[in-house]
Amino acid sequence: MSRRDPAGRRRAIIEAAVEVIAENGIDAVTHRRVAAAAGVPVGSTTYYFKDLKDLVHAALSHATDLTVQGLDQWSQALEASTDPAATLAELTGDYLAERDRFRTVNELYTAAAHHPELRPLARAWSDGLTGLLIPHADPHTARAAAVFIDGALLHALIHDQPLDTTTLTTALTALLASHEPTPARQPAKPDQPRQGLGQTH
Amino acid sequence: MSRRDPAGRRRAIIEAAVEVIAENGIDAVTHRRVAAAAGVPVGSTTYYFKDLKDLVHAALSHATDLTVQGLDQWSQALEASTDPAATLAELTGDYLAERDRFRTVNELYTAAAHHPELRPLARAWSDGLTGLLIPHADPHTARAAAVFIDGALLHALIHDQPLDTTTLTTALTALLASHEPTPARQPAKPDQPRQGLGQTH
Amino acid sequence: MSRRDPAGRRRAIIEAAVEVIAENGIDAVTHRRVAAAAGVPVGSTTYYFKDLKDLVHAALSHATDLTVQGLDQWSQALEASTDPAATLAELTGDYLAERDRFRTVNELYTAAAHHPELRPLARAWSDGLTGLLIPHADPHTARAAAVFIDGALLHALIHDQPLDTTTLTTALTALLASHEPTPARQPAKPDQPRQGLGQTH
Amino acid sequence: MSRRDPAGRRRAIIEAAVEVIAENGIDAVTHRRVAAAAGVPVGSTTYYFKDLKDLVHAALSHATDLTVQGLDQWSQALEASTDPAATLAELTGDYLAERDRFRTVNELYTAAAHHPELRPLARAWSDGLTGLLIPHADPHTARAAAVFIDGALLHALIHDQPLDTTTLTTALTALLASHEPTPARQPAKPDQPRQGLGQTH
DNA sequence: TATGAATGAGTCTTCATTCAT
DNA sequence: GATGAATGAAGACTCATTCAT
Repeated sequence: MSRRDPAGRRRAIIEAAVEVIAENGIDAVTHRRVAAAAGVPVGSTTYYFKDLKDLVHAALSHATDLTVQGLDQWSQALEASTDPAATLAELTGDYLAERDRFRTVNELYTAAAHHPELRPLARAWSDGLTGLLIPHADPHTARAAAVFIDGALLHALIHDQPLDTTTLTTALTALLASHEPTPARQPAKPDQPRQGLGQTH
Repeated sequence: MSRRDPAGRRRAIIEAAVEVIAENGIDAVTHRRVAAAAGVPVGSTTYYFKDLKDLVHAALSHATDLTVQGLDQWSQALEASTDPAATLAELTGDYLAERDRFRTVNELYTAAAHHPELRPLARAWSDGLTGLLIPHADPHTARAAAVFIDGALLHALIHDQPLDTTTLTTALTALLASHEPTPARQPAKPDQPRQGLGQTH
Repeated sequence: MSRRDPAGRRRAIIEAAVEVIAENGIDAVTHRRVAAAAGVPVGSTTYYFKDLKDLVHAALSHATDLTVQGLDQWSQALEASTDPAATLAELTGDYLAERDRFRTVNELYTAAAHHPELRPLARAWSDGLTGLLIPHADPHTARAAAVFIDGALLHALIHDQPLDTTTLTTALTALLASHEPTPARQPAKPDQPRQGLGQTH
Repeated sequence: MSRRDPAGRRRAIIEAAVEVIAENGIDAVTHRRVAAAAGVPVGSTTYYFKDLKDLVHAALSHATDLTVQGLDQWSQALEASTDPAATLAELTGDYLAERDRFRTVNELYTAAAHHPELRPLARAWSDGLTGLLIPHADPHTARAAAVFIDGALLHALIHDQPLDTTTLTTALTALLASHEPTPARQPAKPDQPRQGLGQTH
């Protein structure tokens, strides 16, 4: 991040932008604010990114990468777990404790609502999470669990306390236990197609 | 919205602001844009609202009112239903079909993340929904269902299609059927509705 | 041009812009420079013109109006003259003595080369002049004389002295005396079509 | 334009600058744009030219050289012609068909209006042309013809079509046939070519 | 009461130029 | 010799807000 270190400087700017997004929202991202946060002159932020849009995209992309990388650990933890639902609830609880992380994810979601070009990025988290659960549930169930976790994100956003572990565990247990339609109870539809994630594409 | 009708003019401005929020996000709200959308002179927007913040707050408040008022219908429908989970899924599906409505809710959520004074407003929807479900489930379960529905909102935001009714129904059924992991303490509500899957379509 | 005089203020800005164009060229027109020349704050120049392009267009349009209005006098003088060519030469000489005027015309020509939307404006002078001469010469001859006068403009631009009256008179006399094809010498083509100004459209 | 060829690289930059001038005007010349057009790194444009002004000057100078060199052919063609006016009209027509060429000349003219140091360059074309005609007409007449041709340049700039050959021929014939209003002083050149209209097409 | 006029602050962006490597 | 990095200056434009009328 010092002089003559292009890669480092670029990264410093991106990280500063991520910080601003988490703290103040995407629309608070200005060249000046990011430059100040990164400790570089304003000119640098326009030198490394052709556009403010470009800078924001890079920042969101970086944050998404980190978040999605974190899913590897979820995957391993679930693999090793004897009670996936409880483990998932725990992981979710940890995730919701990182305000900056999930705030950034939500900013991305909101921005994606108005800017379709951000949607693939926005889907990375929710689809990644869904995919992660596939080994432990059928696709629709996995999706439902991921949706619930995103709901918990919104909940944490507007309440001072995130959802408690108990509620998370109970809900996720119930969701993961569901299958649709329940084969045992409705043997008439024994092997329904499992064509992946539905609306995900 | 015509001259000589202060109240109507004020309302026209608020509604225009809600429109702008739904379509372009909270940060796209400017006096000029709202005035243009409402078909009133720019001066009006500063005359009726001391501040832009004030105007935005009024708009979000108005939108929240409408949304919360809609919950009455949910309440009645659930009351009359023999399969609350299925009914809830159906209501949710209808809600997710109104892009402007749920987009506005999400804008409010996101703004509330950075502006605590908006949180009470933001909680109106999720708390109202939770309260609504109390007659049909224990508080934690009700909360979990409301959380799931908010998750479905995020899902709809970034996918071209909202979650399908089947997934909604399955998930909500599972959630409502769940109960706190200490069932011994709540034997008083033994017969919550558990009528199976009851697909509506 | 004082406070609270919208029309006057707008005009002051336009006139300042014309001044800047004449003195420094179209590309020297900036909000700041014009504001300084007009003695108004920068904000005013953006308040009255949505765009810098808009401001430049207004300025060029204003200058063209003035110039074209001047053609009325040319018309009357030619009408009253017993020697149109000499009179035209004299008028041209006067015109070339007004540096600001013809410089502005030339700036318009040059800008029109890159910006087609300015061409109608640019043609106003040359077409107006051509039309003016129609009573005194056939259309092609009139056009040729107008073209010559524009050439004299360029000449004046890059020489310290404009073309002397003698050269102007001689040339314009020769041009106006020409007719094409000379009916007397080529009686075979006596009444060639006179469909207006040719490429002017 | 390849590495290890300083002279070629310098020329490539100059030619790219000429291109930019012809297409977008002198004020569109920036280091970045020229570098992009030339396919060289931005640094090169500052390495080979101390200044942007320097680069522009070099480009205009280069373009003027080419244009003036082209006058040799005009000279030869006129020498060989039995009808100089018609030949001149034809040459002018060809010249006006090269948009890039005459646009560049005009850019130079316009720039020269504001930057006296460019005037010698600007005069090269018009003076060269005048000199060229001296063998075929007295100096004032030659000047008048050159002036007319520059007028035709302006005409072409703002109309979609350049002046037609007929108009050019008629006008140039008339001009070259003219002589100072004091014919008594120049009986020495009694038999300038006056072969009539001699249309080339 | 209502509104068009007015403006200073703040933002994005482009760019000439300098300089370390 | 050559060039990518770096930055401060300058310009277009938007806007919230104030205010005269």
